[in-house]
Amino acid sequence: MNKTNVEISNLPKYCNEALILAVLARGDRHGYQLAIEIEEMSDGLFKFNHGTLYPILHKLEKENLIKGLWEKSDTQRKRKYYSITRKGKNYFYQQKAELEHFLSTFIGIIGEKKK
Amino acid sequence: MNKTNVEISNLPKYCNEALILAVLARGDRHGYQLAIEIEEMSDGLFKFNHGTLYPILHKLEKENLIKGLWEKSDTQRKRKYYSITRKGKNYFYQQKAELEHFLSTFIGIIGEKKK
DNA sequence: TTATATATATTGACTCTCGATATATAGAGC
DNA sequence: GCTCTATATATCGAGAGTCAATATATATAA
Repeated sequence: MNKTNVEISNLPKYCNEALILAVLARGDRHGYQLAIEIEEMSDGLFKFNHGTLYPILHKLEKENLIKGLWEKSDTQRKRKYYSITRKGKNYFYQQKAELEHFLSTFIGIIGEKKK
Repeated sequence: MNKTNVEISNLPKYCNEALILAVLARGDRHGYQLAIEIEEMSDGLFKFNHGTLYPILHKLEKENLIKGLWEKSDTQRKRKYYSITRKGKNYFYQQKAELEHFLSTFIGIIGEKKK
């Protein structure tokens, strides 16, 4: 296991990636669906702008962490369904562990009572 | 209590501010000391660059969340000691609550098992 | 006297999010 | 058949903030 590479400046980036990968780990989704689902799961707390979402999906796909497949059934508009790859799962589990360690350390410091 | 304003892009900013204010809530510190202390408390996880730390201190001071006082004893080099203000404490407690809600929601989503 | 640790500060490069904008189609209502 | 809205993907420029490098200065140790 690598050493942590979660730096505070990368926090939003890793959080966004983790949210996307976590949902894709549960099953295939297309972009728009991901955004809606994450917003619902978080009670409106995490809203993805399109200008944030799609670049991340393209980047993750370029790195082979997810794989996109255009689906064009006769009745529906074409959508690009993403599925998480084996590499993506490994990446996600590692990032998740690092983020949890990072965030619990953070909460520990700001939550600490005066001595 | 205001509605949350913690957006994912502001996460590092609010985390950095919260770390600084949390330590100052325990007692006065000067900048360099803050950086060292936070690094030690986090086991080396949170390292403040000077180019990050000082602009934040100046901003917090300008907003009257902290107050800086130059100290120049005869034997020591001059240091600027910061103390948290009443306004700063209120700000910190609110940010802390928002961050904890934000992060626990996040951990909840990425940690959720498949149904 | 030199080197190192302490201490504050600024600058430019870089990255990423955000909001705006663009394009296109399915379905609903008239 | 037409218009409007929701769905769906995509890109661009502005803005904010971190990071690494650099600058300055002094106390202390070798």
